[in-house]
Amino acid sequence: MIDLLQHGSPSLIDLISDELWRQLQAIGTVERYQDGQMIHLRGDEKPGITVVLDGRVMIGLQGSEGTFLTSSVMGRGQCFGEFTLFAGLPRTHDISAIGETQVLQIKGKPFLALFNAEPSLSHALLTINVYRTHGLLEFLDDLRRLSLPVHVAKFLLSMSESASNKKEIQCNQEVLAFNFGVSRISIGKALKKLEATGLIEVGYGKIAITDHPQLRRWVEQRCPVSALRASRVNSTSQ
Amino acid sequence: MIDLLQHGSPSLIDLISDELWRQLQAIGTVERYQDGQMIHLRGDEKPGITVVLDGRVMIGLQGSEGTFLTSSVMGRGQCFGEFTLFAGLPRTHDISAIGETQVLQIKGKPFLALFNAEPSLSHALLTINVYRTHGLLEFLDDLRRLSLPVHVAKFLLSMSESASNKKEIQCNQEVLAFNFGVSRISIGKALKKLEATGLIEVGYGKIAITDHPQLRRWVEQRCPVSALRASRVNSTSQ
DNA sequence: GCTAGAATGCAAACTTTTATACATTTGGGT
DNA sequence: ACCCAAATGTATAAAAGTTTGCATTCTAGC
Repeated sequence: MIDLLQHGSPSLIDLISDELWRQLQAIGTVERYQDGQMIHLRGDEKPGITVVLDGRVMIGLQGSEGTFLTSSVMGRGQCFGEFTLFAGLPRTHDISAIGETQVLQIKGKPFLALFNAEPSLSHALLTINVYRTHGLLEFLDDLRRLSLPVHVAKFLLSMSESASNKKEIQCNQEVLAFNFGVSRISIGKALKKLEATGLIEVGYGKIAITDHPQLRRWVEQRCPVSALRASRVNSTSQ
Repeated sequence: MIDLLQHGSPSLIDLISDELWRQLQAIGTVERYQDGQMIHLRGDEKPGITVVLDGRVMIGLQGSEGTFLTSSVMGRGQCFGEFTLFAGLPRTHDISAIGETQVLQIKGKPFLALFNAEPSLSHALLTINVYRTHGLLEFLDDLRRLSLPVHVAKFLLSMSESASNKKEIQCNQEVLAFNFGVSRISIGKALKKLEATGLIEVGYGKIAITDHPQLRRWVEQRCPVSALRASRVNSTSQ
């Protein structure tokens, strides 16, 4: 799934110990949602952290014309809501369930209590957020520096790393287009250009990377910055 | 000063107690740099946090053609380097001094020790980083949704809030252009358009907002999302 | 296997943005 | 007060991206 916030950033569950994860579950409540049901609305005042247990959630904004515009889709282990706790502001996005979804809802006060007592929790949260900041900054940089085909290629590489199937990325061109802020036609043209190099194959609702290392080299040659940045590594090192 | 990372996000010194700030100073070392001197190089392995004490630092990337492209400029109280600590990766940016500059350099190990002992420090760091993530996400959203004049107007409003002089923003069109990823000519046109409404005045290396509330209303009318998001508030609430 | 709906491909007219080049204006420094 | 480098304004051709409309292809579900 195409994503600006999630891609490259590790999941909360992966970052914390089993014991700490049990403690989090103890202070939270499990909630179930049906496909399309709203979990939070932009403007909600109640602070709290939410962790996706099962299914997926869509994070986005309701445009005034009635169209919903997605910013991110999160799956198991991903968390959100830090902004309500640490900035003390209402929800900035609408959040709804995709398919049958279960989330762990943790209220602000108990979460902060655990946060204050457990440095490993704050360490994990910080890790997630520096990855997000960094990923966004890099995307924005690329947006300014790279031509659309190169930027798309780089994004596909990065997506494929966090995908379940490294060879194939599940996404349609419409979604890709929105993420890059261009029209579907422009994305289509960029993909055609990439396909012409033989390094990817454009399918129906999916894109296959036929030659991963070669595509990486192709992108590196066209990046004004010296090299592609390292991808995620174990982040518990100090 | 135009900025994607800093604008809207609070400073570390403001977020922590005087006592904690003294402790940080105790475990760090003060370093002095002359104008243009490099503080960190992309690729540096040593993890650590840096806090600007005096002067300003420029965060950016050396393009392969020899041009330096700025991502952010930070002043007193701002900190950076979290990525080296919490992602365990080398520096992703080059950092150099603007004018005579003093920074507090804190090595990874002692910083993490204090981080683990002082929840208020992790709270502050998290606050800074959720603001950064949020600011970037919003900027990216606007990039996709708003026309250039509207986006520029919104950015100017947001800049003016964190500026010393609320009426006047010090920045030339070249820098603005790079931040938006467009040419200087496009920014010039967008500014002309805004000037034609009478809400701003374009000067030499500066832009004045003549009617703040009116400009805010003008932007709100052109935002597809219901309203401008709230600006920074005291972030120590839970 | 059919079929409907979703996704993609494509073409032409149009708008926007860019690059380039040059004129003009500004304001700090001497 | 003058000078000059920096910043801004403008014009034009070329490139890139958008819109619209429709044809084509794919695939899940019956």
